[in-house]
Amino acid sequence: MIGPMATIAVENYLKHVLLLSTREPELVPMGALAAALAVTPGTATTMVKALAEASLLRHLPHHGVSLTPSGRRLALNVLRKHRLVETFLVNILKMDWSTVHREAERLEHAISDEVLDRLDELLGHPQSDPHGDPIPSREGELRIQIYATLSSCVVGTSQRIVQITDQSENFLRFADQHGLPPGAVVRVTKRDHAAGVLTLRKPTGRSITLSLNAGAQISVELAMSQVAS
Amino acid sequence: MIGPMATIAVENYLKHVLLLSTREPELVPMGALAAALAVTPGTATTMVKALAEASLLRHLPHHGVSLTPSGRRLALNVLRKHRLVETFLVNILKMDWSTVHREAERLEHAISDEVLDRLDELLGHPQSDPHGDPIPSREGELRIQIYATLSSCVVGTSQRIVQITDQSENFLRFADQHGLPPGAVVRVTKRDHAAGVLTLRKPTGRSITLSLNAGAQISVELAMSQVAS
DNA sequence: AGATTTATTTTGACGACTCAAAATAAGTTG
DNA sequence: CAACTTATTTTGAGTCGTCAAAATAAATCT
Repeated sequence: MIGPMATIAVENYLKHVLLLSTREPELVPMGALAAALAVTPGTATTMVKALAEASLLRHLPHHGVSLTPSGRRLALNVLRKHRLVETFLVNILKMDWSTVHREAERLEHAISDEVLDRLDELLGHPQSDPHGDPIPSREGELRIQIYATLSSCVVGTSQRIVQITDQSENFLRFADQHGLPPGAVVRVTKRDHAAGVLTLRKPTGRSITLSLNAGAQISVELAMSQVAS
Repeated sequence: MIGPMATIAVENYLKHVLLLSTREPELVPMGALAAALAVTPGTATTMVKALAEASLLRHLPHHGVSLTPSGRRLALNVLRKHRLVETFLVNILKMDWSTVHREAERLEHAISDEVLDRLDELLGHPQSDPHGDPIPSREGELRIQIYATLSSCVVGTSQRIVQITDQSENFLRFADQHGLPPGAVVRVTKRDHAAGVLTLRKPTGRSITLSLNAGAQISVELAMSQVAS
């Protein structure tokens, strides 16, 4: 019931299953998948059954889905396209890193593997995209690291932002406007769990206060050497 | 029956009507359109009626179709995307100019106007694509020139290739392998209408013989100054 | 003009993807 | 554990773009 060549919808289903199963171990619940795809639950069920039929997904009815090896291979290829395209749009076309997601969402289904390779070369085989997300290798390896976040890291130490987890247009614009792209170095100066806020200071001396929830969306690692924002 | 945002199919129909109506004056016949889109005549009729309903096309039943102003605007935008993408693939990604058509066929529907503008800038606002076809301007102007061809130009004079009309994979590869891309300078040394062949000589001294039919697919203009191939 | 060929349109059907709403299973709570 | 809430699956229907084949109009040719 599903042909040999992947349609845009198929690629999107697989990509989102991959995305949702990186953190949560295995079994992506239907609800989460449907929400990620902006589709009603019933639609997701129908589609998932077809994808399971085509051995791209495993479907445990009433419990969730996981990728088969071939599904995973396909999903990683799409994700690689997405992230390399994003990198291209920011690095070469100088587009705003907070707008770029939507563009890549369409382009990831239109570029061939050949173009993908050349793009990768042109960009110098980057390891991560402008949001700090790792780019799957040509061979389908995706190094996932568990990072601390602004809400969980040690107070007082210099931290380098490596990843913005919430990639909604709004949040990315917020991060952009406050000078918090991946690569920026900050220090959490105060964290108040009762009030639910934390304060951080940039090397420039500027202070920013944000909620713990927001802070949890920004991954960091210990900054060994200072790097200008 | 057709929404406000153009689907891939809609864009393709309009683009091909535009392409087919540049040479032939007005009224594109259904058969030609269906063939260009690799679709059965019945399908083309159905789709054309919907596009006429949406005021993107004018449909004179049993006679043919032509673009309305808004249809033309849309078609030109798609064509601009197609040709700028082709230029990008050849000039920046260094892809083979004879392979690039197929890639652009998918990308033209995936890139936004914003990306289009940046691409145009990156490429230095080129006037024509790697095959020599003119790139419509941002404002929707498409300068069409009538060129002589290798089959019709004056024998003995230096001519610069400006355009390959037949863009099938095969013919482009042929042109490529014989060193006949747009820009190359050649001289027709002999033309034999009885035998249906012509002979041309490159500045390097190399001679090539091809059919008059093939020659009619290669547009040329008088070469004022010699340019290395 | 009448008959035949050729181009176009209709008709009925299908595949991929989607929704809304009813049915059902799983999980939770008193 | 029985009642209730929440998540998932079914069912019936719709859209978009397509095809094959029958019906019809236009063009061509004696």
